Amino acid sequence: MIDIKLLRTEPEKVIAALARRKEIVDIEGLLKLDTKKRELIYEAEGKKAEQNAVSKQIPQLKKDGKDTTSIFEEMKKLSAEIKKYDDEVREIDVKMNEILYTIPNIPNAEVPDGDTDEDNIEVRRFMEPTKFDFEPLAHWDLGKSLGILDPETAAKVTGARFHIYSGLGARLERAIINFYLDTHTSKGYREIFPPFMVHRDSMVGTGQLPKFEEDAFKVANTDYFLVPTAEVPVTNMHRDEILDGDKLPLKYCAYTACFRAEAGSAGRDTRGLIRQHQFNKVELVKFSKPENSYAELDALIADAEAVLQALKLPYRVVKICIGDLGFTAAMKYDIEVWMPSYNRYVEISSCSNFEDFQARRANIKYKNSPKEKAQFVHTINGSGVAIGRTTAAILENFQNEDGSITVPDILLPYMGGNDVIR
RNA sequence: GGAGAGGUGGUCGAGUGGUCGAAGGCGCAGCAUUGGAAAUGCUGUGAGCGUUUAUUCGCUCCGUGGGUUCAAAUCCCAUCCUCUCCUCCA
Repeated sequence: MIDIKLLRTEPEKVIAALARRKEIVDIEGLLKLDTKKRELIYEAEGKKAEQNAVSKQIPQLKKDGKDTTSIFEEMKKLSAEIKKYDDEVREIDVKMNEILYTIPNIPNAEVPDGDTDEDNIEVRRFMEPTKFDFEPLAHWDLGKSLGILDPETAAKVTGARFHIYSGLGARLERAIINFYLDTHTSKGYREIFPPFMVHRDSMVGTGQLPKFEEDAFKVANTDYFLVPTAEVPVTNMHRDEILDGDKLPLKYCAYTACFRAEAGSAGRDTRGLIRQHQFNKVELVKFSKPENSYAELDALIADAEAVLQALKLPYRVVKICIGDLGFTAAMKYDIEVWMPSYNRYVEISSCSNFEDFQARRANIKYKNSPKEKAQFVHTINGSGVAIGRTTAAILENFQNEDGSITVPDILLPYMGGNDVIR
């Protein structure tokens, strides 16, 4: 949610920022509604003040045995007028929110220009793309021949874009989850195991709704949605709260399965683990003071990178350009892992600073001392990192000529003595 | 799923139609007291919006949403959540 005050005072700034996103919003119409609303509130408040003043005198008048009939008659009229004003204000509020909730975040000025993901800027690399002295296989072929990935049976049980992991495949997925959680908790992230369903307010709070309802799975006969990311339940833990400034930054990590309808992605990445309706992810979430949020973003990216470094997976970090920047982000970096089957880097983590965009929607504030005025926190989050894509990357980057997979050293304690999957 | 009780400020808790944003306790902050501290005393202590900037005045908020009334924390309806008992169950 953008700041309506910023819209009032510097509309041209907002328009220019949104223009970078190629978003055209009827700011003028919005401001007209805002002006009208404020006029109505001003009128209503005057009448309410009158109503309150008269009401205050009534007990005394009654005590004195005065006749209040004529006063009540007038007050009845006043009451009806107030109601009319309140109704109008409510109507305008609904209209304004319809617009406000669909306006994307103001991008940070540092976000580079560009139209698509091809215009993202590479910031750094870890290792070089894996070289093979044989023809490497894709993870879906490896998974099939090893008997550890089984999309066909998943399709039989559920449908397309689901996977069954079997045997050491399931074990590997679980090992990665545990390794990630252990690593992040050792760095001060508090581990959270949240619900995998959330209600509508939470989805609105973090920005998935109302604009992207077709991307979410709604649970029939309820108002619940399957979580598209742990960001939603974890960020909303503090909805409508004023946090203690001394306790910031709050750092959380959480494993959840993630559910995405993948609307508009039909036919893309149909093979393997890359684009599924359900996938596992460990998410990192921070609540920070505004002045520290970009340092916290950098630190969060470093924490996400650390697990890939420990696994010895080649990756690069890219700074996301304006055309590829998500709806809610002010600034975003992706971590992309080397995927031999794609012969390119593939996103495995997305790390964003939302500044106060989510905090405004979810009403999350902080103050340093009791006397201070509460102000919005900044929220930062990123995958730390996606599990399914990690599994895919391990299968592909650590494959041997005979089709076996060498398990990365760091995962051995989690693999029950299996150092090779064959 | 059935029966009942309840949701009030950071917290506990009073308040069943009017002068209630709301007693009191705890907590917290400031001041006094002290060599320092404890204890004690005094004062203060929610959020948002508008206005003013003299820390002014006004409005809204007692789970949420509607209603009744001149007037609602208080009455009515719906809804969510919590607790107790029963039923069912991993």
